[in-house]
Amino acid sequence: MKASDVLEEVFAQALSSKIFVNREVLRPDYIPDQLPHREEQIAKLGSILAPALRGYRPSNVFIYGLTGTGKTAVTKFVLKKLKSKALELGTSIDVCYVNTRQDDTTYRVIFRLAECVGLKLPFTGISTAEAYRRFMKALDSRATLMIVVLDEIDFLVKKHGDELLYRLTRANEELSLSKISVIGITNDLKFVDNLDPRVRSSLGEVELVFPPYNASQLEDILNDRARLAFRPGVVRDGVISLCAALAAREHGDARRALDLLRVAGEIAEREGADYVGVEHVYKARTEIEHDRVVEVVSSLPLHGKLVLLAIYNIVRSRGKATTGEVYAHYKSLCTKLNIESVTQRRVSDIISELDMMGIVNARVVSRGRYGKTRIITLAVSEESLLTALKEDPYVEVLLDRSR
DNA sequence: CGTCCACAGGAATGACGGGCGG
DNA sequence: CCGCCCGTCATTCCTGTGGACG
Repeated sequence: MKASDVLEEVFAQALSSKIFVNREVLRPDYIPDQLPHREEQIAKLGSILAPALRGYRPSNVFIYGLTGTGKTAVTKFVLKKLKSKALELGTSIDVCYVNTRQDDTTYRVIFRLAECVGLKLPFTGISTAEAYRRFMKALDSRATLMIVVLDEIDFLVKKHGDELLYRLTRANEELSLSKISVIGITNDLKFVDNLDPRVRSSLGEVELVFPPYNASQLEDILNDRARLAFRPGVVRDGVISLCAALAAREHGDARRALDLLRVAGEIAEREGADYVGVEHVYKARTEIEHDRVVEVVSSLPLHGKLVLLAIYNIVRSRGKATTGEVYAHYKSLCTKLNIESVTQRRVSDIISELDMMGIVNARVVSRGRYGKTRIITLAVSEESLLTALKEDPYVEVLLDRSR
């Protein structure tokens, strides 16, 4: 899109909307100029990377913290500043940011890295090893310092192992004119444990931890953004603090807080209101949850949905369910559909998976003489679950019959 | 106070489909 | 393009266990 088109759109939106001036600043990928309560991390990352300005290779950095704690924002922010400073000083630094959830194969990561040093690799046709070789050659001939950011690095490693990581952290031995530093970002704290110890030690030359935000810190963040996003005066009292409080309950996730605020604004706009009130925030919360449930459930395999339906039916009549009850009910559902059922062992795992996805709560309890089981309750609203389940044709059949 | 229920959940293994490397 | 490998879903067999009941 051309710059003038972008502007045109922003103007059109600002003129038409009674609520927003610029809703983009509430999106998760927006990098603000101010990052409240991350001064410490900014300073630390800055000091780690500063040697780059004098042409020295900075230490590799390993960054971890839960989702929505500002890891990506801080990293992008610092690197942007670093790059412009380098430009000022006449030094060259190549920065390459790769999100390995999006580019989730070794080849695609190398493809991106090559792009950053001005090398265009074919989409397909050459082996990963060859791609790597060409990238290294191009990088070295450029005589530069490259800083590679691998975001959500756990995805790449879980799918394809730490091979690439290992090579990148040791790449300096192969390079004579260029140098390379790696910044790895993850929100999986256990991830570090199943890394090759050699990779761990070289990538973790320096580690940076991002603690979760508390409610009042989230409020500061939201206030900053709300000022840019909304027309003056449309956000009612208590809206910001409610968003902050709700997100603080979810391990201080700033992304969640911003989502709540943005969706609340969108709902207000859809309703034709000229303000954003706390009621819009509550609606936003249910809408976000609803969307999440629909998304998660729709991607579930058939037996997962059937187990979930069994849980739903039992919970609706009894309030809670046990593994045995669920399995019996699930089997009867399979009989009705005339399909084969899986074993109880498997159902047990499916229940664990549903628990981890936050669709149900499953707590292991011992009922003494009456054995040990899981007590299962729903973690989401019945309505969301029902609409999500209805989308599956098989489940649809079962629901119609029970009418 | 020992039993024994009703499962939890680990380990080994297999079918199957899709994607990678050569 | 083809074989191979890997992730996913599933089975089989198994050992482990908190606490009410007798």
